[in-house]
Amino acid sequence: MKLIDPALTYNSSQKILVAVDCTIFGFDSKNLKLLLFRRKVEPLKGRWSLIGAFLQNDLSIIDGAKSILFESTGLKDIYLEQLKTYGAVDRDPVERVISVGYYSLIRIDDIDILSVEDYDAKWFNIDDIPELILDHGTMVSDAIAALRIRARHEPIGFNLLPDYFTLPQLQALYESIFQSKRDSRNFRKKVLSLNMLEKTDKKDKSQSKKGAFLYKFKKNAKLVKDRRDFLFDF
Amino acid sequence: MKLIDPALTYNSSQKILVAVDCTIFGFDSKNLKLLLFRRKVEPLKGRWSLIGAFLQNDLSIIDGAKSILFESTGLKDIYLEQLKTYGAVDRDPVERVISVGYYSLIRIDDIDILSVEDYDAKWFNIDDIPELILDHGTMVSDAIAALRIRARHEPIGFNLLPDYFTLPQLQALYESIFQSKRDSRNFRKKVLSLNMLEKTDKKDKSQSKKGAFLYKFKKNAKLVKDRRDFLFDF
DNA sequence: ACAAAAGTGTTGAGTATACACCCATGA
DNA sequence: TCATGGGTGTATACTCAACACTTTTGT
Repeated sequence: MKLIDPALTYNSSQKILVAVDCTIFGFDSKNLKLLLFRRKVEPLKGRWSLIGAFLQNDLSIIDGAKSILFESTGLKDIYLEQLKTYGAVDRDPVERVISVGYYSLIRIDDIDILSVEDYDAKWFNIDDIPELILDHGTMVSDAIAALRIRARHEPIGFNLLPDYFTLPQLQALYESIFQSKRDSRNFRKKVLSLNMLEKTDKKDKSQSKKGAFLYKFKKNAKLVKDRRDFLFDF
Repeated sequence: MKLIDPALTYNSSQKILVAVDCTIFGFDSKNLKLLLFRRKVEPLKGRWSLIGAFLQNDLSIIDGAKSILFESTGLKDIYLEQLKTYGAVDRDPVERVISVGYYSLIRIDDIDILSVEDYDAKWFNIDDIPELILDHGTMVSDAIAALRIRARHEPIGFNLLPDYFTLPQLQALYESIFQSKRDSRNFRKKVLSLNMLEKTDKKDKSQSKKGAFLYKFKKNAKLVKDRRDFLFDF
């Protein structure tokens, strides 16, 4: 059967259930984490899954994603990126559903604990994710891969940190995003050379007796984006 | 209204029309081009648009995209990437339609001209795109941006070239993808250092009297992907 | 012989990496 | 005073960017 066929127009085409599923990243000063939820409906009720919902006709997809995040965490205006749309015919055992995947970065301590507990949710380390329903495991792997790529090109890491943070915290964040160690001298040199951070005169003493200076992210930092220094950048 | 609500499950949720739209890139040895089609159905019949169709219930999204490409160009097994899903409530004037965008790279000379002419299609330079229906103009800008990013990380340019090509051709391709000139000495040095190309002893004399050596892409070329040399690569 | 495109090396600057010790503080 | 994490500098290797002339050959 031909798909491109003037006869197959609006009212002769099939409609499909559309879901929006959201991978929520957080950072607890040690590890990159994922917020997972126990599924509330049959089938597979009680199993771990991403948070999601069916998209209603009067909401744009992005607004659907924002609502889901707000309803599950109590947060607004958080970092949100569309990831990919998943459309295998049999990805849902009940009926055909396509799902638009998003990922978001939140500051763990901002989160509204009560609303999270309502939803029977839990933070998991990204290297210790339980089995997830449907293709949510794939979505999570894709989200982690997308986060890594984007974190190398844009300073999105700051969306995972509190307003004031220390350089050792920032380093731990990048180490846990990329799952590999950095040299602290080189790390500090590079980060500071980007002129995105503002040093304060306050210290955070929760991690050491000496204390580490707190920094904040300069919102209007202009980023040097015109470098062409990558692998296939002929 | 709450989206996340156990009462809002499969049979109580609204279904939505889902379209798949495809941005088709080609390269004619001089310029990066886009294949656009005259819309066959009302409303906006006859206006330029991407090629697309409504997704049927028994096809995965990617298979829908492949079918559309096959029906419009006669080509199978071509490079195809999911771009983004477009979901504004009023993006289609007739009724709610969400559209999954794809982009594909084809070898212009492979294309089945007859099937293209059936569809009333035309190649446009990417710096000279006409006004497109709906949000297809946005899709095209997004596709060009995505192509540029991906072309810097993976050797996808070869999907736009014939099996045998010259280095000046390859350089022209990258120049037209990025819309900026390269130094031929630096370009050749860098390309050849990647060990992805196999030189043949044949020459292409269509562009000059001297002729340029033909190369082919090594399919099993292992790419050095472990460099960490980018802007936010802390 | 000449026009037109193909092909070729070197140098300087900037950036990444490797590496080890002193500092400040609370217990 | 000592254990713990915070903070600092230098030398080497590498990669990018800038730059101009010679070669080939058909007409």
